Order: sequence, then C-alpha cells, then structure tokens
Amino acid sequence: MERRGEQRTTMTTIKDVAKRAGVSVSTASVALSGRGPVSEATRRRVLEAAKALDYRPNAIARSLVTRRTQTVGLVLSDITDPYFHEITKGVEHVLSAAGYALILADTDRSAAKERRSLEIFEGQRVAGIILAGSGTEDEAAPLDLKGDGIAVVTIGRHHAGLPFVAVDNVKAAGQAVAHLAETGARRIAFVAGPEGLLAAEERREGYLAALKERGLPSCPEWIVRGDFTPQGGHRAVAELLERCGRGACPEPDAILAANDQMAIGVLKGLKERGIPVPEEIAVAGIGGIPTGEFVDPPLTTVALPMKAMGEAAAGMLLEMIEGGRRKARPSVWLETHLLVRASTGAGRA
Amino acid sequence: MERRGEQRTTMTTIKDVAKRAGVSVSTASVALSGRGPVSEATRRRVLEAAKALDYRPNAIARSLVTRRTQTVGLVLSDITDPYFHEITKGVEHVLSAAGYALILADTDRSAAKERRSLEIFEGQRVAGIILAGSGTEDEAAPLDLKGDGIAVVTIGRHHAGLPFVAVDNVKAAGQAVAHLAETGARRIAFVAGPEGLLAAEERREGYLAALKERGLPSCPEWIVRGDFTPQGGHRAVAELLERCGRGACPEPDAILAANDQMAIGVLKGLKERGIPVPEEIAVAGIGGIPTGEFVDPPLTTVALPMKAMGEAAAGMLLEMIEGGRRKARPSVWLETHLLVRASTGAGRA
DNA sequence: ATGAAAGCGCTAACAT
DNA sequence: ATGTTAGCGCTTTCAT
Repeated sequence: MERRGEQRTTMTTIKDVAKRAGVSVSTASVALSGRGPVSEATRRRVLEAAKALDYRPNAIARSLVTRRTQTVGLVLSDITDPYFHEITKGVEHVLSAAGYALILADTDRSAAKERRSLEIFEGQRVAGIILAGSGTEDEAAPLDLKGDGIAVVTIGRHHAGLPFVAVDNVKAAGQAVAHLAETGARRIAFVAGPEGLLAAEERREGYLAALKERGLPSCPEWIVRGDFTPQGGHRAVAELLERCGRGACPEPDAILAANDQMAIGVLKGLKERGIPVPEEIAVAGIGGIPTGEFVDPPLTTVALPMKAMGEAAAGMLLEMIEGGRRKARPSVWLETHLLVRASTGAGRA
Repeated sequence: MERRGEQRTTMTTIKDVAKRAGVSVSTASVALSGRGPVSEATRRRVLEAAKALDYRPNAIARSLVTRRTQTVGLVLSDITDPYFHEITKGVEHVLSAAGYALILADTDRSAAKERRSLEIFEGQRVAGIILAGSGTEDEAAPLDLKGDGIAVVTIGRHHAGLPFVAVDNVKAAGQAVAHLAETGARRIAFVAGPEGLLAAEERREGYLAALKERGLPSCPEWIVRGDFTPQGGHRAVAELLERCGRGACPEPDAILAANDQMAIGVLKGLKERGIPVPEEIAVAGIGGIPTGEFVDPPLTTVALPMKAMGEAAAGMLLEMIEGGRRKARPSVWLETHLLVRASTGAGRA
C-alpha cells in the first residue's frame, strides 16, 4: 500500500513516474503510451513505477497538447422522458467501451438551455456532440457547431443538414393506422404531439396520409393536441369525447397517440369513464417504451429501436471523430415495427 | 458574420482576442474573467473582440493551470431504471445552473464497469463524484477516491463512510406495511430486491420489523426474491402463489414489493390469474415512479423524493468543492411519504 | 533507445 | 492599469 493523503491536492504526475523509474519524462511518456521505441527493460520499469504510484494520466494535460479530447456531449430535451432512456443507454455503452466520457445535458425543451449546454460543450472541447430530441425553436445553434470542427450527429432531427440516425415517423404512424383499420376501426382519432416538434409533425402527417390512402374518414375534431406526457394524453381524451358525437364528427372507435406516454394517459382516461378498451375504443401508441407492457390493457404500439438508435449515433460519431474529417458519414434510417398487444386486440372486429 | 471553416482545426484563443483588442494576453484574461483591475475602456474592447471572434474559453487549458475542473461525474447502476431518472434530473439541474458539466456513467451493476468509470473520472480530474445506487460488490473503489482530493457524495449508500443523501428504507417499508395492515391485510408477502443491495436489504428488514411490531404473522414462504425489474415481480407472484396455500403458509392477502417496478410486475401477474386487486390481494410498492399512476389499479406506494435527492447530493457536492476541504458536509436524510392509490384502496376491509 | 526542449491555452504572481 | 514571465502535465519533434 502507498501512503495517501500526505499532500492531498497533488496527484502523481508523469514526472513522478519518470523519476521513480529513473528515466526522463519523455521516455516515460513513450513507454506508457506504447507508441514509440523503448527497450523492454525500461518499459517494464516505467509501468511498474506507474502502478506503484497509482498513476492516473491527466486527460486535461494530454488534451491540451494533442488538441483532442475523449469526451462527447449528449443533448436531450428531458431525461425523464422514457424515449431517451434506451437511447442514452446505447450511447453510453458505445462511448464508454471506446474510452470516451459522456457529458449529459438536459435542455428541458428550452432553446436557451440548449444553447447554453452547447457552449459548455464547446468550452470543454468535446470531440463530438449528439443531439437527441428536437429543440422546439431555433436550429441555428446546432449549425454553428459545424464551424469549429466538432463532430455532430443528430437523433431524430433529420433536417438541419447534419448527419443523423432516424426512423420514418410517417411510416410508423401509417403502420399504426393500418393495424387499427385491420382490427376494424373506422373512425380513428389522433392525439398529436407538441407543435413544432419534427417527430410529432411527421407522425401527424403519417396518420393523415394513411387515412386517405385507406379511404378512411377523417375529421378535424378527431385530432387533438397533446404534449407527449401521460397527463397530456389524459386531457386529450376528455377533450376528444367532449367535442365529438355532438357536431359533425361522431365518436371515434380508435385512438392513436403520437407517443406511448400519451397513449397511456388515454388508457387511463378511458378507464375512468368506463369505456372498455379495446371493445369500444381501441388504443395504440408509438414508441415501444417498457411501461406499455404493464398498463391495462397492455398497449399496442409501433416500437422504435431506441437502443440501436443510441448505439448507431455514438458509433457514427466515433467514426467521424477518429476517421478524421474525410471519413464518410452515412446517415441511417432504422426500422420500426408493430407490437400488437391487447389494447387493440381480442374482442374487436 | 465572421468567416468560418478557413482553418478548421484551430478555435480562436485568448491570444487572438488579445491581439484584436490590442492588449496583452494577461490583460485579456483579467478583463474576460472580470477578476482584476482593468480600465473600463480596455475591458470593453476585450469583450468586443471576444464577441466578434466568437471566443469560447478553453476549459481544458484553464483547468490545467487552475488545477480545478467544472465537471462532476455521476455513477449509476442503470439509467434505464426509473429510480434514477428524477435523481439524474435533479443532479443535472443543480450542476448546469452552477456552470458544471455532468459526466454520466452507467455501470450495469458491474463492479468492474464501476471501477473503470471511476478511473475515467479520475483521469478527467472531475471535481466531484456522485455515487448513486450501490454497486453490488466491493466498496473499495469509492473509498480509494478519498485519497486524491475528489469530493464524493453518495445517494442511498449511507455506509462506506462517505457523505450521503439517503432515505430511511426501514421506515419506508414500515409505512407500507402499516398502511396495508390498516386496510385489513393480515398475511403480507414481500417481494425482496437483489441480494447485497443495501436499499433492498433495509426494506426487507423494515418489512420484517413492521410485521413483528404489529403482531402480524410472518412466514418464510411469503418472502420471495426479485431483481427490481417488472419481470422479476412477475415471476415472483408466480412463485408465491405456487408455493403458498399448500404447506404451512396460507395465501397472502397483500403483497409488498421492495420497489415499484416489481410491484407493477406483480400487478400484471395477478391480473393474468384473474385475482382482483385489491379485493383479494392488495399490492403496494416503494419508490413513487411516475408509471405507478398509470397501471391498473393505480399503485399505492411509499414515494421517495428522488428529484430532491439528486438536487441535495449535487448541492452538497458543490459546497464541498467550492467551500474547500474544510467545509462541513452534513449528510442528509430525506423523508418518504405514503401515496395511497387504488391498489390498496376501495373494496377492502 | 533515450533525453532536452518547446509548447498546447490559459492563469497568476510579479514587475513596471 | 498593463505587460512580462513562468508554468500547469503532458506529447512531440529533434538531437544525441
């Protein structure tokens, strides 16, 4: 055991290691990194000294001279939203396996916080940034990054001219509508996501397109705005049931929510009103979050490959970082798939 | 607009700013940091130059000389576990508000990954580390940190001799048992957490103590081991119902799960068997995760102040970091509170 | 194969 | 009030 806590503030440096091994600092550096010519004997001595002193290379100092860091930043709009959990996990896995540190920033969907986070990232000289979840306002900030040689990959923001990992939201919504129609639904309502959010708009678009394609009726009152939270979904049912059936629009026999969180709120609202799901109204979501399996009835949904999205984004980023600027950066579309559960199941059609 | 992308690799430095402002580098530094005497005129000139050049101070270089960073590491066992979501949010908020960057590490409950993460943190010279969720094995690694002047705060690991933020798990389990008993339960089963996990063991202990205190019967077969996941809870009911009612132990009329995730799995298992909750068997959890509100029936639980725990831990850490080593570091116990919902509600007693 | 020297971008004495 | 100097811990030519 080494003595500790004697001179608390100063960690052991490469200088200490060199001294103990009886070599120069530069030789120690070369020996430690294994990236240069060293005699086997000194290499061993240096390594021993390092171990004995519990030497931990100072990444700060290294970065200053090499002008590269082993850190990447992840920006997301709300770490509390299940959509980001598997994504974050996937990102973290790939990154930590490659020896990179992951800096996390939660923007709370505020463009100001996003900008601030990006500034901190720049200050930290992160090697790359992953942007997950669209900020609701300006896209200018991300674009600024292109200037200073920081690699950027986005998840689900396949505009903005940046490399991306994404799913086809239009298609995903279409898959849900198709399934609903096949189980007998004729009057499909839609709980939309927050305005200005790309994924939300695309799903809405996909819903409308699918209705048209299948010749299903569409009605403005069947579309109600939500905010991607369960509470939002809960409010949405109330609004939906209140305004339908009176005017031109009859009550829907199915509800598609733009994400699972809202679908779960919808389920709750329906249950409170004693409306049986799926017998009277079928419900489906988009997302594939774990909770969907445990609500009642279990939620049919279009699952997004969230972990894979995180892994893919991190992988692309690492290639860009390590392959240098010339490296190709093919954006990628990942597949979604329908997950049929009871909320659209038995008892219908 | 400034020109960009001309010399891609080099960001503007303080030297550029100084030159443009027509002052020395040190004057620029002083002016920028506002921590020294400068004439109003030069201060303005420097700031203008910085803005014009879109200057972003290099935190790396600054850290190297000041020997302090504005980064803290958060280690948790599984970012996918809802327990950590609000905690992470709380931590992130406090930290980013103070201008600190948050480095996240997910250990997957592997001691090896935890150790590796801590090494990366040390390499990054983080100013502090928050340890959330016990690693299942050795506590040696965290202790090593005390050597090199890195502030450490734990969440829910109030052993290990480190400052902590925690809840009284024994009491929390007791609250649940008390409530269950008050609603008429006499035979309370327990779905325990993973072996070796502090919180899990304490809740088990609290469960047993509460039974004894209230003179409620206890039976070894009423305790079944889970793993803190919904699937684990689901398996646990199966095991419980299979082995009870045959031997010495009658079927339970209530099930307390050591966390909400498992309680949700229990609910699902019960539903599949057509056992009405809470009429025949009441169910409660510990945690207070958002999902509990949306399962059927909504889950009664003992809520832990997760966001506050994250905020408190981050706050303590910042005090330790900025107040220097002398600063007092009072560990804190936060209160839990019972959240009564339908899974133990109407239809009972 | 090894060492001396320079320098990454910044801050912090110390002069002026 | 401003500039000069030194140096944080490391990597990297360049000599030897």
